[in-house]
Parts: sequence; C-alpha cells; structure tokens
Amino acid sequence: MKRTGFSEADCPVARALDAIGDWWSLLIVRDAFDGLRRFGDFQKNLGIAKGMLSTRLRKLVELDVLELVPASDGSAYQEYALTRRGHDLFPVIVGLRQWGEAHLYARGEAHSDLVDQAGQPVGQLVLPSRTGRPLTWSETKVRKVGARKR
Amino acid sequence: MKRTGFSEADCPVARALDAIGDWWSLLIVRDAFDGLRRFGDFQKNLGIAKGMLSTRLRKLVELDVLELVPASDGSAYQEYALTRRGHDLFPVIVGLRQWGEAHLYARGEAHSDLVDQAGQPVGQLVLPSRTGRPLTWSETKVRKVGARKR
DNA sequence: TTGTCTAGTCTTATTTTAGAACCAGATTGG
DNA sequence: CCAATCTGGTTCTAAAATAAGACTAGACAA
Repeated sequence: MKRTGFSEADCPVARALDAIGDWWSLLIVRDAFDGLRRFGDFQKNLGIAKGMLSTRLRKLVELDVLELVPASDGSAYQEYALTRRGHDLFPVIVGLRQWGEAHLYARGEAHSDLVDQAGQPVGQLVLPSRTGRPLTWSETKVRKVGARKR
Repeated sequence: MKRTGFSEADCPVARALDAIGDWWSLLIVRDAFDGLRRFGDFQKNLGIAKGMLSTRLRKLVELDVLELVPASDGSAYQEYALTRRGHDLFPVIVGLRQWGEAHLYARGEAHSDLVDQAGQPVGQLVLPSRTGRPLTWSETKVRKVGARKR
C-alpha cells in the first residue's frame, strides 16, 4: 500500500506531480521565489514540522530544484537556493496563484498580489501557438506517443 | 495531527494548493482535459483506489471544479464534466507539463506532447506585463497586502 | 429474470504526517 | 573563555491519509 508513484509515466504532468506534487514542495518553492533561503525561515513561515521540512528539502535538493550554498551572511551555515530547474517552476507557481486569486477569494478579500517592478499588476499566463497566437484549451490536444511497455 | 490546511491563507498559491494540491486532484483534472468523464474511466486510467477517487471527485465537485451532468450516452448514469473553474486550471496543467517535459525525461525518452489543432507543438507559457512584454521571475515581485489577523 | 456492469461504500493494513522532545555544532553575550 | 542560546537538524509517537480488496444497490443486456 505504498503511495502510488508516477516517476515512470509517459505523461509529463504525472511525472511532474510525482516529483513536486505533494502538499509542501510547491509551497517551499514559492517561499524560495519570495527570497527565503534558510531552514529556519521556511520552517517559521510555513509552520511546517521540522521533520517534514527536512525530508522535503532533501528531496528538492536531490531533484535539483534547490541546491545547498554557503550562507550569504558569511556564517558557517548553509542556505537553500533555487537552481535553474527550480526557477523554471515559476509559471507553475504563477498559474496556481492566478487560479487561486480568481476563484478562491471572496470579493474584496485580502490577498497577496504579483506585480512587475513598476508595481503594475501582471497579465494572465498565455499559451502561444508556434506562430504566437494565444491558444485556449479547446485549440490543443495531447499527442500520444508510443507507450513504452515495461 | 490533522493535516495542515491553508484555506484561509492570504497567499493565493497556498489557497490553490489547499484546494487541489493533493496527489490526485490535478491528475483527475488532467484526465478530464483529456476527455474522461466517467467514474470507471478515471479509475481505470489512473489506477487509483475507488475510495480515493470517490473522495476526490466529491471534493472537486464541492469546489466547483467538476460538476455532475447526465451521461452523454443517454444512460441513467452521470458524468463528471469540467466547469468554468475547472477549465481555468488549464495553465496550471500546462505549466506542470512543460516543466516535466523539460526536466524529467532523458534525452529521447518517450512522452506525450501538447500540440495545436494542426499538430504543431505549442510554445512555452508566457507571463505578460500589462503592456504585453513577457516577464521573467526577476522582473516581478509579490506585493504583500494587509494580513488580516484572526 | 439471470447475469453483468457501473458506481460507488466499507474495512483493514500500511504509510505518511504533525507535533513535540531531543541533540550537536555554531554563534553570541558577558 | 565560558555559558547560554540559536540553527539545523533527527527521532519518537499518535493521528490521519492512502491502497487495496470485499461488498452492494441499482442500471443494463441477453
């Protein structure tokens, strides 16, 4: 009865969720985008149990989403920094943010907001076709590739 | 030791993950985008335990991500269809897909692929500024709004 | 009307999570 | 330089979630 895994799936969505689709990983990554880098910062900000955080950080480092770097304040401690692969999760976080913002808040309810450097709200995520025209769901399809039998 | 919840969070990412951030919900939604509508179809395709699926579907209906509609084949059964709110999850699924595709497959390894109606691969998700210029992570910031104390 | 299919529910064993206690090494205050 | 405290964990236990299978009621098909 081990938790079902999808690390071998043909579908990249399944594989992505297998890697980072648990309760905490994306929240840790979100905090990393917000500039948090130290164990204690994540722990305080998320209210997560230290054991959980320890396990999750280790997995994110294994996955090469985060990496351990020497502390930026010169102390002997280490910090967790987003890697290239971690930075590439930005659209996922933004997608969740925009969906949550649109559907999970009552009118007028306070929430944090993503803005550009001038403080202007950003637009909605766009999926461009190869020619650059924005695509909606109904204009796309998933091409099944030969499922490798194992 | 109840599982930690974020349904009251000020951060839309946290609230979104609270709603749909468990192991199964986004995979069910992905399958719904792929056209699956019946309990048995989800169950067979995901290999999920029926009890889990039942619980998840009920929650997704409560959240108004899916809705129960009469079966399209005229039988007395019901089907699960994506709502507007469910369709709005498309960018999240695409974001996960593109990240997984980019980072979780060996060179040449088979995986399913998102294409437009002409069969052309789609582009990468883009976050436009208000003026339409594409933004990267480092050009954005999260504006904290007054955290409601409760 | 008997048998099969659909869409579940219920039960149980196992795994995961939350929370607290504990600990070693780094840092700070005196 | 020494003691107290901070940081970044590990370990333990109880509660909750999950997986897997047995079971069931109503639809459907022959």
